[in-house]
Amino acid sequence: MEKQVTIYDLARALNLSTATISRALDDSPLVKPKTREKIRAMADKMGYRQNLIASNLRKQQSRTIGVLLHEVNSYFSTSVLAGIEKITTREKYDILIAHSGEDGEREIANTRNLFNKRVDGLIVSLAMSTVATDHFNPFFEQGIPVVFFDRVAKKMPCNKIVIDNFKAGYEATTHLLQQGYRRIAHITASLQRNVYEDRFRGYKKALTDHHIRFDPLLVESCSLNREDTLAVMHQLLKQKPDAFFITNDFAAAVCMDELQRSGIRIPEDIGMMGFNNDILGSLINPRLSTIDYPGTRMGETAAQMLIDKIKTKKNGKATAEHKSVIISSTLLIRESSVKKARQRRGHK
Amino acid sequence: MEKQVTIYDLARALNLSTATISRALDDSPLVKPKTREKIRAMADKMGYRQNLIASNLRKQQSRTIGVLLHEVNSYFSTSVLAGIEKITTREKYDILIAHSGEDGEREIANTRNLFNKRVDGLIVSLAMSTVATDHFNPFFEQGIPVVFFDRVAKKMPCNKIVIDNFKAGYEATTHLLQQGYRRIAHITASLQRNVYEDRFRGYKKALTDHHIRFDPLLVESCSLNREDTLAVMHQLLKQKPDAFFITNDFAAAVCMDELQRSGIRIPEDIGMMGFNNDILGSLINPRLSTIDYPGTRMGETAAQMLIDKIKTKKNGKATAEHKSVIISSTLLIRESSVKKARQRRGHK
DNA sequence: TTGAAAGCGCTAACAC
DNA sequence: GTGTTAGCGCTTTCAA
Repeated sequence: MEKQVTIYDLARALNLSTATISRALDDSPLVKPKTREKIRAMADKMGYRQNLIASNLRKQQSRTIGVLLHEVNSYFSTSVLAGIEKITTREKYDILIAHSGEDGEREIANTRNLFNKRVDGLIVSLAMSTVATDHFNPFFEQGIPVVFFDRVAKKMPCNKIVIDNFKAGYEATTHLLQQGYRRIAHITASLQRNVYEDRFRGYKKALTDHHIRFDPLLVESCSLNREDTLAVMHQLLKQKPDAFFITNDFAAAVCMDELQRSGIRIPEDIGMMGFNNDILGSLINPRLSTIDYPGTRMGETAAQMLIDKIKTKKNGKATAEHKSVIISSTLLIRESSVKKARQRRGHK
Repeated sequence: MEKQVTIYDLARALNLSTATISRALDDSPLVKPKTREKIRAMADKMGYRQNLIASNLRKQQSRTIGVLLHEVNSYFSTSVLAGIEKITTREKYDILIAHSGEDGEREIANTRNLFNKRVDGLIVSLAMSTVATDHFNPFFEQGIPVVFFDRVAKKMPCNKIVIDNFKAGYEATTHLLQQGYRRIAHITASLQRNVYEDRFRGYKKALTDHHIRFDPLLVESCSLNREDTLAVMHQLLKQKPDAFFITNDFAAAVCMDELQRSGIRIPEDIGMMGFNNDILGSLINPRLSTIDYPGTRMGETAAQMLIDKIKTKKNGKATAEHKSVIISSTLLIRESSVKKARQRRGHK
């Protein structure tokens, strides 16, 4: 391992001070253009690379943002990441991604770790099994900006980016009702999480608004993985539902597949409605109706909001305000929920 | 923003030296258990958190591994990441993920950035459009370990983790031939990349081994996104193929959907074979035959190999050896390529 | 078993 | 425009 070239080496080689070198490499207007050129040239020649660790120590910053996700293996998660990355790249921040695998304990460990890493800010979507939120206190106490997105803690006073899950759940259910479905089963996940609870409330409200009695037997909650989803689906089938509103496209696709393989026609016998607009839904037959969930925009908004907070904090202005941004989602009606005549593939 | 508690604060509070504090917090056997306890207690009480930036500067390491991916939005990528993460978490390394969006230019920029961040090692899968590989030279010159996986640079002398793409391509094609398909079209991507080239060679070899003349008109290469894939599929259709071997499951699903919607039956009229074993393939009808690609194991192996190299390097032993590991992949025969009687869903 | 002190590479306040 | 210098918070050698 060769020795790294430092600004001291450059200073010595050029008979200048490290201060000038540092300024030049930072494009400071304080240094004469000619000097700067000389320094740049020498830096190139000697193979100099800035040591960001030293720089960060000195500047008391990491120029790194922590991203705490519940999972990374969904289309939604990667969309959000893409959005975050777009902004952070532009603003020259790095991101440290930690995911909890839906486990509250791991979320706590990850939070601690990111804190120790001195991230300049944190973007979070809560794990399924998270209960308390004390593990974020160190951030609040140190005034390190935190932005929650999607799965947020309801009563926590801080910045949030969400969609209107209540409205989306309401619209999805209403659409199914308008298509003539009457016994709409709902597969959801932990009602501790705002997203699922709000959608569930939307579902109930839509039912009552259409004078349909809410039947608790038509609702099951599970982890949303393949196995669990199929188990609760079979459970719900005993209640003879004529439609499913499933809070996640992957789970909906799993159900559709299973139902179709047992001879049930979709949407004729059973209507199907997902949530999230995973690409998956556009590749199955019939195409899955869903709620379009703007992951990339959420990520962009969260990152921009966080970086703005970091910047204003640097300027000494403590911003105690806690903005909540609601990103608009839209009902995407495709084939799985529309009863009227439709061209089935393979039967031209 | 409150002031951070440092080891100086602890030293003052306990009338000890910073050296002792540092040792105690590092669980050094040099410090008396009693002293250690006292220090731990005080650290907790005062809310001390280690400043890893300072620690890293001093230790001349970052305890961070850079991961350079071509894309993150596939099941394969997230599997690899999961594998890498499993190992790095255990070994207490952080990972900095950068992706190039298949763009060679961005790959170069990301490589530079990770180098400046002083990552202790690098795990790489090349972008589609990468040509030269000079941008990795700084790592080689500094003796910073680099491990390539999946999309590797053939002639580059360094550690690699791959599957036997030639064999997989051969087996996939042979299977289609055994099912009676004769005009097998192949949709591939940049043949600059070993993975696609090797699969293509396997495809050709299988054909000639079965006394079928290789027809260049049956092969098209594209970016594998939806649009491009459909375009080349329609192009190939003019050659009246009776099967498709497509180098990626997503692209295969897109084609299947399009073909089926135009009334073509799969596998009866056209057989279909993908590559990668994306979950997607198990949720479409018919289920997609494919090559099972062990992403998680690849990630684990790459991470472990890299960390081993980092460790041996620390011990001063420069390891010039360049291991190549081949992870085994398996042919996964499902419905899309099997002509014999099969229960179509919806027709019990 | 503990302490003193040097220094990792950089930045920025202050001086010239 | 440029230089001097004092740290950022930690680890580690050497001495006690």
